[in-house]
Amino acid sequence: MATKTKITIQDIAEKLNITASTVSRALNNNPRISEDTRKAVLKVAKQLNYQPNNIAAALRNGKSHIIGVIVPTADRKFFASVVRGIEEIANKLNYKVIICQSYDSYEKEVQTIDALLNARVDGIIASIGKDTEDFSHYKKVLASGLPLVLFDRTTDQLDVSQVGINDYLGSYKIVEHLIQQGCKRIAHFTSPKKISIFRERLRGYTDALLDNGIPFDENLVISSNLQLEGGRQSMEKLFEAGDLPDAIFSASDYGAMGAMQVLKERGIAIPERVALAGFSNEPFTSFTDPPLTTVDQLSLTMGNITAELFFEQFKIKDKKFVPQRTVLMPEIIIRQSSLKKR
Amino acid sequence: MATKTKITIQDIAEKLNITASTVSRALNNNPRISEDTRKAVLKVAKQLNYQPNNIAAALRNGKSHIIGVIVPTADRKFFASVVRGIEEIANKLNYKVIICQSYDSYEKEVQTIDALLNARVDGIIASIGKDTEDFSHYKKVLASGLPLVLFDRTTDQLDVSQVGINDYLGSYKIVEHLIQQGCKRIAHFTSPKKISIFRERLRGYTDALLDNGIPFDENLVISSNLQLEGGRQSMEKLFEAGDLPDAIFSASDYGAMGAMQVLKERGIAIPERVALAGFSNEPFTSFTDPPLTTVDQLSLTMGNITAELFFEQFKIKDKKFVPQRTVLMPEIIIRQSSLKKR
DNA sequence: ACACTTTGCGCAAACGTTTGCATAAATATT
DNA sequence: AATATTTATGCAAACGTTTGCGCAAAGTGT
Repeated sequence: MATKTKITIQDIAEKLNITASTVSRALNNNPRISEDTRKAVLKVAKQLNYQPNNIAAALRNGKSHIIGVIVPTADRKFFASVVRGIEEIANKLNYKVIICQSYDSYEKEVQTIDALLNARVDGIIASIGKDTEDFSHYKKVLASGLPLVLFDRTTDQLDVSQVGINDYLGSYKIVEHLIQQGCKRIAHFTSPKKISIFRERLRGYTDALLDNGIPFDENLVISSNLQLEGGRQSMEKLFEAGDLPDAIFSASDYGAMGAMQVLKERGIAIPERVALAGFSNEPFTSFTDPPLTTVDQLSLTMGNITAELFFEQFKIKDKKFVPQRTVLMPEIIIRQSSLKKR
Repeated sequence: MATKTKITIQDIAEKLNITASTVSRALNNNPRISEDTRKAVLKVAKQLNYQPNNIAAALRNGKSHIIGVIVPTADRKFFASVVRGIEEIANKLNYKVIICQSYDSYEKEVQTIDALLNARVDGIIASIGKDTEDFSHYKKVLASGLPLVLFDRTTDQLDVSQVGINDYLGSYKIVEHLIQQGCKRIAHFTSPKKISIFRERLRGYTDALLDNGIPFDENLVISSNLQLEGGRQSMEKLFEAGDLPDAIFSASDYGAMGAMQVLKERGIAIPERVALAGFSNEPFTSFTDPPLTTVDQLSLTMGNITAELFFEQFKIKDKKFVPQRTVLMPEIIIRQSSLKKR
């Protein structure tokens, strides 16, 4: 027999001839309640199969114990892992997570923020959409006094805590690795998007070259959408230009994969003739042939840290909180696609 | 100047010298409100930057406009895509989604259900954990009168709507395909887990063989955890047994990948000497060399349909709802790993 | 001009908790 | 024994909406 009508603390109270206040306090372990009544309340609660109504509590307390997480898309491994990292921490602290996807659309991002605000989340964790250039919707969050933490896709225009990885150094280290392998003409696949991560990767590439006495050649920097097809096209362009480079560093694994396909189709040996490296450590990179050298972004860790930063800010509440920026050091994963020397 | 104190419909009402009821009705497009006041209310609402308090509304209405989704893990592409499919539909109908992960733990699954119940979600969509054998927590959901829909990992023990794919036929068709390619001794990698999807795939494999006059040989069925390492070990076992089969159908892509690695290390030609097929259409399968033949599970579609089923049930409300079972027909994706004939 | 319907809005209760204040009983202090 | 303190509980308001009911004003039909 299921309880047809939802049972409340009132029901418990009546059964015990006490008031709802006492029941509430008993359930919340308020010290001003005697052990006896607490026991009794707990017993009846179990017996009636009482389910607390968090909504009522949330209304009363002004806290929903829910935090909103905005990601461009949830079905990319990187974001899925970050979300998982966030959830690990949040659940431990008894918070639930609402995941929203912006699909990299500015419109959707704005709507989502409004929706989360209306849902009265206790704070927001977000990765900014690719096309977002105006940040007033995020400022609205801050204005409501809610904690906001950004990860991965960060910005200088918002004075909030952020955690990202050092794209510059990841890029720098991987190019340096290619140079150590004896590569002299290293091409770079990048994106025309003005998003900072690609600019940083380009900068790392450039600096690594210069620091090692290799001249920068703008003809070796190819722009595309960095998807598989973009990588293929970029590779074709390099062939058309003649004088094949001896290494390619793509700012995305998909781009590198496109290059690998074209190279293999043309019978070019990887890594002997052309070494290859990508960025992101997508799950597929360990399964390609040869396995692809790449940069791991520590997604799970990023999620953990982001959440920790969030809750830290959470605790401090009223006192003026000083936003913190955490920059993770990416790990380069060296696999056979770049190992010219054994 | 951000509005320091949250503004409510009361504030709007005062400013216009009307009551909160009128404001509420105006905002909800109640026809009993004149166009003039509606306009005025909307204007002031915008001007004051009013954010509706969904929690208050949820308390009053008994509807939170949030639905809970439970998946074993959010960072596997398949589940991430299903969730995305669910969200597409849900958001369209103005519902938000809370994603919870059970990590395939029974304990966690039970806790999660309780948490969602307390959060007063309007319904639950779930994929059952691997180890779950008792379903009383799900029955609790039904007892509270909340809609419940299951996907992928389904069960006969609950009388609810479910949507899955026809693992049997996916398996059957892919084995048939291998046979058409001329394979006569086809090995199968499976899991010892008692979870029905693997049983079904094994059944499809067996039936396809028998229907095509190929005797079933239990020595060709190898059990493992179906991860990469499991696939490698299973492959090694086949080598040890001598008399290599001419095809391998793994119930998971990772298992197939493990086999591919070992085969390549031993210089066995794929697909000429041994054809290979997996299951799930993991993202990496198109990037292996050779690309892996596999079965696509239509994850996005599954999410869409699950959500539609959910909301259908939602609408009907009180009338007795008859649970529906939808079985999607998986698509076999034929790639080079199984193409012996050109 | 009368009765009747429609239109537009206000009143007040309700949703289920939590909590400051009050109070009675029990205990401690002098 | 009288007063002060502690302990355990009750009272009632509050959180911000929504909505049934009621009522006056405006509109309709005869």
